[in-house]
Amino acid sequence: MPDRHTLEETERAMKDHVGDLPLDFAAANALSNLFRAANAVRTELTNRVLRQHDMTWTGFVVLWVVWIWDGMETRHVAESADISKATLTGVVKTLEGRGLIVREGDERDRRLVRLRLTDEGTALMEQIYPEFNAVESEIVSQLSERKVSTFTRTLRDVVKAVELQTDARDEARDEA
Amino acid sequence: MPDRHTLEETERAMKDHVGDLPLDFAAANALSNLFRAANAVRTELTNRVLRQHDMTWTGFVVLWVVWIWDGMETRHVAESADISKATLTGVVKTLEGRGLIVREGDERDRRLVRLRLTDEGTALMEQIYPEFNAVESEIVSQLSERKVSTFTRTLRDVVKAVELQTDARDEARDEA
DNA sequence: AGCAGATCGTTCGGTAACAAACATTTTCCC
DNA sequence: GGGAAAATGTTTGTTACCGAACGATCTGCT
Repeated sequence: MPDRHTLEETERAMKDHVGDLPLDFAAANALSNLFRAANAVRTELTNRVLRQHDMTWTGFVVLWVVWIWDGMETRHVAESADISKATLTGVVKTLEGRGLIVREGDERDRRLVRLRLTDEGTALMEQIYPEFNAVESEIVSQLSERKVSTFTRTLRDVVKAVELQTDARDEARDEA
Repeated sequence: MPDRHTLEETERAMKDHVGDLPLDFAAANALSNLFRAANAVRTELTNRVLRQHDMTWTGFVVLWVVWIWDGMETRHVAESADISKATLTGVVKTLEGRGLIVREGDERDRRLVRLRLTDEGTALMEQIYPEFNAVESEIVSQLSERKVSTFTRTLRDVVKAVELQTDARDEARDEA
């Protein structure tokens, strides 16, 4: 077992293990690269930008969402940040402890909690986000403009493809 | 602040917050879709395949790597699974507790720890992986074959773009 | 031979992540 | 108007996740 493995070696090794079953290597390869790319970008942005401000990835994303949409309700923030509401509760607690965000009850519907940035939180985002976007830009600049738009469109197609499956499953469940 | 926001609304809201600074919206949009897609796929595979076997995403990935490359050293497993070695230690502990994997010292170099699947672990992978790959295949099948290969190539380009930055940074550090 | 430096996996401390169960509040429907 | 059902955010319990510091081991150099 060598240190690094080529795609071909991996495919052969896989075939040895699954036997005769037909596998979709192209799909496996595409999605494994999807995760690899997402991880690489996330790590790079964390190390290069967020770390200096002692900020985690999720903390930053939540802060960003609330920065853009001031006073947003928590369930929408969770959805926008692509995390569960349970996770959001914890993250907000951390950010609140650092004086970057505040929770605010809604008068009309007392189940709701709205989030706002403090002045400190706003100042932080005004400083961090341009840095963050500059690194995003640097990374993407390695691709041609044309490739970027195709890439973005395909990524959206992937999200849609998953939603299609999820919806079909939900409907099937509702039958029962 | 409406419930859902179009891309245009978000861009306008961002401009209101960053003022005159020039932002790279295309880059921000591409990368935000990258994370969205990765999350969606990961959640779908977890819910549809792994959950039934009481298996976490990372646990599965580690198991998969060790299944394919039997006896691999932990640092290489961590690298292949795209997690830190500290995380791997914890995950292996969990998998070991469930009797799916074993740790094995290396005779020659006693710092090393090699990982192997138990019979139970192997049996589990032989069952899960085909299911896993079938769902991967379903998701990707929404895209044309041509799109998939372009997509895969671009994802690799993104990984390379990040590595380029990382390497440049490392070299700059070595100067000092 | 012997010791400075590198390498390897683990531990530690702190944060993130989610499902499920929960209390509170609102809505729906008769 | 009143009770069932739905919606909202929090708590609980478990696992994942990483950087930094650590002890053990190996390598290279002289």
